Amino acid sequence: MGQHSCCNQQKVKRGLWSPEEDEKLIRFITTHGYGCWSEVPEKAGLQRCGKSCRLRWINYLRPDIRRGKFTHDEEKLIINLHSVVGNKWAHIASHLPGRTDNEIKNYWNSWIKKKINRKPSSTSMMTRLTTTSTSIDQPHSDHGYNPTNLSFLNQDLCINNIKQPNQETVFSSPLSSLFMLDTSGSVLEGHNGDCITQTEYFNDSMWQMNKYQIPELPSQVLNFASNNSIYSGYLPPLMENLDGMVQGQNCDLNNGEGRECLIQKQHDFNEWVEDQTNQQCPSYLFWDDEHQEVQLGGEEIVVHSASNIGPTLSTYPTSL
DNA sequence: AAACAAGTCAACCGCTCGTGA
DNA sequence: ATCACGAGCGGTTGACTTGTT
Repeated sequence: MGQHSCCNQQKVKRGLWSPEEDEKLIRFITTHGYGCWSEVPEKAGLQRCGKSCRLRWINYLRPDIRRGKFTHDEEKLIINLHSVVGNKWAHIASHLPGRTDNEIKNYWNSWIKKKINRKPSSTSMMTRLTTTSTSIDQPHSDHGYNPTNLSFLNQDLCINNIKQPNQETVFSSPLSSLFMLDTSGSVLEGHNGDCITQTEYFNDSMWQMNKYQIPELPSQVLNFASNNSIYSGYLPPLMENLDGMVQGQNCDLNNGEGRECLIQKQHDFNEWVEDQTNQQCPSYLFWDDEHQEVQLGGEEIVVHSASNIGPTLSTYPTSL
């Protein structure tokens, strides 16, 4: 399975493309178009399989390919899109004209590798909850954002300037299940001017709303958070599912007022996302769903629990 | 200058999905 | 309904480049 008939041929060449091969492919595609890729190699006089030709064209030879470093805006867009769709590179690429899924994927992977390799700091620990069983590269959900099966959404919030433009709006959303814990207590003390403090975050109304989506959040996790001066932040809801999210809450999308409410939320969230994605966040905390334990910067913190923390959520990169 | 490590990126592999017979 | 096939996607590999010691 997976192996195309055209790729079974003994004579097909593999490896890097020579300039001559590129030229042949470009000449053929520009004059004939590609139609059926499996027929391209033969017609173009190439000893490659159609799949290889397709890949070469799409990822490298296409005239509208944009090469070079990603711009700041592109990076931000990738981050935001990835937070929404996960590793759907083709989907992300479709929002970045001239960029290929392969390029974005490579970029992301090398970027993430850096993050993973970065040693956690003892004085400044950001927290990320996720299931290690599915790794940080998993999308938030296989089925999109369904508030009922989301429990945690990992996102690194920066220690400095954790400024939430509109807490009321934010926490009134069912997607307030998007949730994280932050262990940066010691740092916070010095920088909490703009931050939500632990107390503020865990006040009743906010916490009730989180509970709405995280009914089984293990108390051990909360205790851990409390004992370690953890406060939590949260990730803004996802724009593309906002309709579903706000409907039935305090926005009725069937009327103009509800629509206005939605637009306002989107505006707030967009601002917030933009703000957060500009920040630097140093390390992560992992929730290991399989072993039911929290891992902080590689250090295991046992949380005895039979929680029902839901499916994995994805990464939210920390800095640009 | 040489050796090694780390990073980058093109290409391949294996899989799923859509479509048509 | 089933099968075969091609297209497309995401994960992974490995060659090459760059940085560091």
